Amino acid sequence: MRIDQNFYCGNDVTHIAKQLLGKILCANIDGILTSAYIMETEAYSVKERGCHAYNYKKTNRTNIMFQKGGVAYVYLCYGIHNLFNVVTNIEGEPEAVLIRAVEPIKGVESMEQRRGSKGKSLTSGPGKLTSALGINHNHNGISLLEETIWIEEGMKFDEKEIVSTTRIGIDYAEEDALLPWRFYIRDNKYISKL
DNA sequence: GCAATGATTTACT
DNA sequence: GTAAATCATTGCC
Repeated sequence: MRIDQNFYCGNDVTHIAKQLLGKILCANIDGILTSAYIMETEAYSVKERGCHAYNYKKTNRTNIMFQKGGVAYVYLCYGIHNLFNVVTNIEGEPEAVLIRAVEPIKGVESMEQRRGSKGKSLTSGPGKLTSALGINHNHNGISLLEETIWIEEGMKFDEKEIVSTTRIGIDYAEEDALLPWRFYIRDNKYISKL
């Protein structure tokens, strides 16, 4: 069952980030259908420095996040890695959830082929899972209600199975780097770091 | 037009 | 654990 747009338009990005855990990320790219459970997310808000659109800074890159929730924001980092975000909140309030790790369900062989590796290194990181699912910057700005990339209802997790902690790789954000806005499923093999 | 810069990954000490 | 690689995109000149 696909998630409707109302889900993405909430004004509490951390709540949405937690809700996304256990849901199924599906992609139909290059004629190949792949799907995976979302196991790790991070929240990004306009109010903190970790976000590209911090303080409503509007550029060609962050335009996407100013849209209404329910679109994909794919950002190319370090010139190599595609990072997949889900834009949330209403138009004009840039917030997004970064998908950091997933657990493969369907199309595993295609993922292995795309990644050139297998096992837990397949999707245990934001740059890897996009590669595995076939997501690239061409998908920047597409709607999650279309037939290319979407999210379905998945597993439900108990609150106590969800771990919240500080985010990774944004040390430059100073005190905002301490916000416990990274969420993952306790004891899951596919999270990006221990 | 061009220099600066990472929401990471991978390999190495 | 730490460090270097790496290159498309961004933002400023």
